[in-house]
Amino acid sequence: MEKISTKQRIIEEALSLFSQYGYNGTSVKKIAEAVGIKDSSIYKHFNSKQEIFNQIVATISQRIEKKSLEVGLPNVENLEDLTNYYVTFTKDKLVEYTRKMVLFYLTDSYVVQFRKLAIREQYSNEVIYEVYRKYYMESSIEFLTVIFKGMIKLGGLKNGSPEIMAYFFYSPIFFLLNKYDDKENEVEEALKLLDQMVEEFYKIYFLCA
Amino acid sequence: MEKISTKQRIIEEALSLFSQYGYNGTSVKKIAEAVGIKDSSIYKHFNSKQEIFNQIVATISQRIEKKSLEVGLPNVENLEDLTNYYVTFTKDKLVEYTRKMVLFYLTDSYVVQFRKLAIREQYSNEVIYEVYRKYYMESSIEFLTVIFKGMIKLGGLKNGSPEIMAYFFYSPIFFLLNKYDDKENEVEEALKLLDQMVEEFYKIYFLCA
DNA sequence: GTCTATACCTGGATAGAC
DNA sequence: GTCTATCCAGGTATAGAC
Repeated sequence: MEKISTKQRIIEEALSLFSQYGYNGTSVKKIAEAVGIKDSSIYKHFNSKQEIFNQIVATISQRIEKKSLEVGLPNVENLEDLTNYYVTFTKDKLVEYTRKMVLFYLTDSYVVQFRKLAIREQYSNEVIYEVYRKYYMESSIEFLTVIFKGMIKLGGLKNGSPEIMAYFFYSPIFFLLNKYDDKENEVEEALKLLDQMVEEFYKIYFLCA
Repeated sequence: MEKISTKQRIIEEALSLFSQYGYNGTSVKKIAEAVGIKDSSIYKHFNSKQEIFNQIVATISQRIEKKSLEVGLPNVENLEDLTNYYVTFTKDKLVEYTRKMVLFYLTDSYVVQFRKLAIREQYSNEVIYEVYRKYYMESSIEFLTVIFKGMIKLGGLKNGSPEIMAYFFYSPIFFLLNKYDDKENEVEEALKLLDQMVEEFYKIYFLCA
């Protein structure tokens, strides 16, 4: 149906504009213009500008998680069931996992835009503050901590604090995400640096070759 | 003189509001209200709202660098003259340097507010985009790379890429800065984590005890 | 479900009295 | 250098024709 399509297009254009100019820097007129309709028509699909924003925030989590699964990343919700993950977490797996994750976060336009929007509005919107921190800080650290804990138990990793290891592994990724999020033509450079850092992490913490 | 004081107060209140609600989310009326004058009076001190913003950006760099020197951090401008730094960079020095730096970045209200403003507006303002990247990404990596390069030469550090080491050292700091920037009562927790990570870095890369 | 027209408000900025 | 008054542009949102 065309109805759903228009509503969807409004969300997409709004996300694009919000991420670039912020919520307050984007007028309903501009969103309508980008969609190709008049601003008053927007209100047949949404009751207010705020509702567009809320819809974006509410649905994007699902999109990220769905896409994450497609790409092959684990579901962050049930961290208990990760046995088959850390059993097979060799160096190659680690490199592959990191590359997939960073490529996804750095090149999927939806995710990139949402991240910018989240970074922008985190201090003036509680919901987006929580979502941003969950997806880009807490969940990755939690996931890696579980992985590393399991690998230590199985003897694949050196002894030590799995949490600290998680910080050492994820922080450079987070840093590169922030550094290269607006430099699409330098993604290759970011990935190269990343490979070096994963290699270094491997040399430091992995026990077998 | 009272004149300077009012202008200064406008800048302070504007920075506070900008960092919380963003440039577009802050009206001249609200700034004036916070200062305790009428909005029209603002224009006796500044020609436009944009000029207030520009003044903040233009002067804050000096403030950060001045404060940095007070705290004992090195001047980032002349990285060549760092001999006396890396000669004396023992473990304690490293811990002390890190703590000072993070405490400064995490508790100095000016710096905290400016960082939030910079994060917020980086995608819609070129100048602040450059400033933010310089102060929170590039300069730290450059500084640490020089330090570590010198320490390797002097035999205090393991052989390896000083740049990768710099990333491993600074990325967790950057991560914690982002994670705890809105949680003033959890700064202690952040510092504890930090000490652990510096300790870990020391164990990995330092050669002597 | 899109349009035109319009109501209403807020925001940035100026003029001029004190 | 602060105030009141005012202007104008642009923003959100609604009403009603098609």
